[in-house]
Amino acid sequence: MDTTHETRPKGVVIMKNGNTALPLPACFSLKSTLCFNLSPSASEELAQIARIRNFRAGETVHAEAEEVGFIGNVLSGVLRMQKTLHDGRQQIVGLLMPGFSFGRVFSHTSHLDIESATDVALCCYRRQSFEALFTRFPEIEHRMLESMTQEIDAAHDWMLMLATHTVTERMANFFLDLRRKGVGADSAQSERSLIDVPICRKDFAAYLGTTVESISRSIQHMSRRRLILILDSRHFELIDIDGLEHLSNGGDNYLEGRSGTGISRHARS
Amino acid sequence: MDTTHETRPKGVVIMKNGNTALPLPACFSLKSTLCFNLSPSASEELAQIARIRNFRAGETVHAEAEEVGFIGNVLSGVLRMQKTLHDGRQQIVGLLMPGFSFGRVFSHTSHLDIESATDVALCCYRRQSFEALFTRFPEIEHRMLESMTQEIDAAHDWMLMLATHTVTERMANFFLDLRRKGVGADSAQSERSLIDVPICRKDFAAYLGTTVESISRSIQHMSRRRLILILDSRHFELIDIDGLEHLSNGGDNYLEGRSGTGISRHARS
DNA sequence: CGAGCAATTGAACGCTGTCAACCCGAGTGG
DNA sequence: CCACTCGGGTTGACAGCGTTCAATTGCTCG
Repeated sequence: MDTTHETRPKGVVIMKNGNTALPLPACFSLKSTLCFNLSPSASEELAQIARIRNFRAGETVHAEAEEVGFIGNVLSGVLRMQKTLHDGRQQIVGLLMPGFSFGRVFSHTSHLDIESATDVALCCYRRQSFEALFTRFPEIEHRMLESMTQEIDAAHDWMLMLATHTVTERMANFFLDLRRKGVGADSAQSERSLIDVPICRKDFAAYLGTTVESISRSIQHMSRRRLILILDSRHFELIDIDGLEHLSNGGDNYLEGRSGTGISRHARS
Repeated sequence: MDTTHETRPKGVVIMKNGNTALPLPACFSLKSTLCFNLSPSASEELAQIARIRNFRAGETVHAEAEEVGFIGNVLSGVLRMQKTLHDGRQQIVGLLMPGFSFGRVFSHTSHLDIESATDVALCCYRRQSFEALFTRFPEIEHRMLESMTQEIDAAHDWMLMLATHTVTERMANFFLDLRRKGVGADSAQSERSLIDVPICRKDFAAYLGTTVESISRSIQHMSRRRLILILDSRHFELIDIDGLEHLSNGGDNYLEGRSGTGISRHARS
């Protein structure tokens, strides 16, 4: 595990605990599931063991089958969780946006790679130190449970997309996801529905479970249908949110109305 | 929530706690992640709040978007976790075999249906009672974390299969899974690799993310290739485990050796 | 015996994976 | 400044897996 720039977090948020002010790392102000809005005492203890770690794009944050050494929160940038097949193919099983956390507790070796898709800043806790807080601060363990619950739900949702939707439909869903929780979603971008795909075409394809060629074609298709506007290869404007929503939900065939000619995969009355 | 046959569990396993013998429900003897091999005191408390519930095939154990009321362990039979689309299509995101548990803690409403695929016996704990034990018995909450970790890993694994493998490959993987942890896997069946698909073709298709027609064709295909023997529509004998293993791992094209002509989806050197 | 459901089989079409060529910008070096 | 290379991305042609539609079989049940 490479230690690229491990630093004590500089206090960003000042929180009143009785009459003492204690500095908290920036992740405590994100609506992260792990450390947002914990009790003052728990926040303080967590801040004690927090370390900021920076990675450049393309680095390995955690290798497959390696013992998980720490819990991490994404402060900025995007991580990709991926699995690699014997023949070298890679599948991305999840993207970690700012505010999301990763890592396993109780010495479980995870079977997935975590790599930085962009330059990334993380707020990390060593696993043992983190677990040690569970007994005194059950709320932290509860947060962990909630975080994992979210991860399970997200996995199930994406599983559904992979199994029942076409590439274009999955892409529509992904774009809408990016609009909601993507990098810079809380900036002025979201007003005009400008999205910034934080990954290259290869990763894009690995996430959607398809190929770069199909990605290209789907983008062109959505552009021709006036659903999106192509700014450049990584930036788009969503100009028909309803249409995209509709597309991501079930394709072209509604339950009632708008007799589309498109087909959705293995529909059966 | 229908209360079909809720009973106090009859003691099956007798455990020595000091000099008192306490009866535990049967699930405590399964290698379940939740209640197997807990400390005697924790086991005793858990047994206090355990209730056995029985469902017939096809009943709804937990409806989508409904507040989760209890934690459950599968004692016998099979549950299917499924999600339903607007147009009525269903996707099975997981099968719960004996020894596996389900349910959410901390008042999280799960977005999936849980229905019994066969007649089922469950060992259930009311959510509030279960959570109340966390403070006094952290080991129970830890088990919960481990169980959820397993669920996440399983979801990621299946996601990988859906995204990168053909229907036949997914089926090979599913058959091997059934051999390992399927119903009756610890009986004499496993010696001869007889497997018992506990779900109908429709569910089979919904699990593999395909159609009943493709299921049929894939089964016939595997039979012609001498990988399996068709006993009847739900019972098969795996006669070439290595071949199935190979098929489920990456399809017909190895990295080296055995120059197969088959193609696997979006392989790229 | 007919209705109804589960499952299989056949045929045709289409989404998409594969292969190949091309475009383009960045970096490099003469 | 230009030629070259290289990687990322796009476009086109083609084939194949798998969905869809349709027909058939076998079985259960009333």
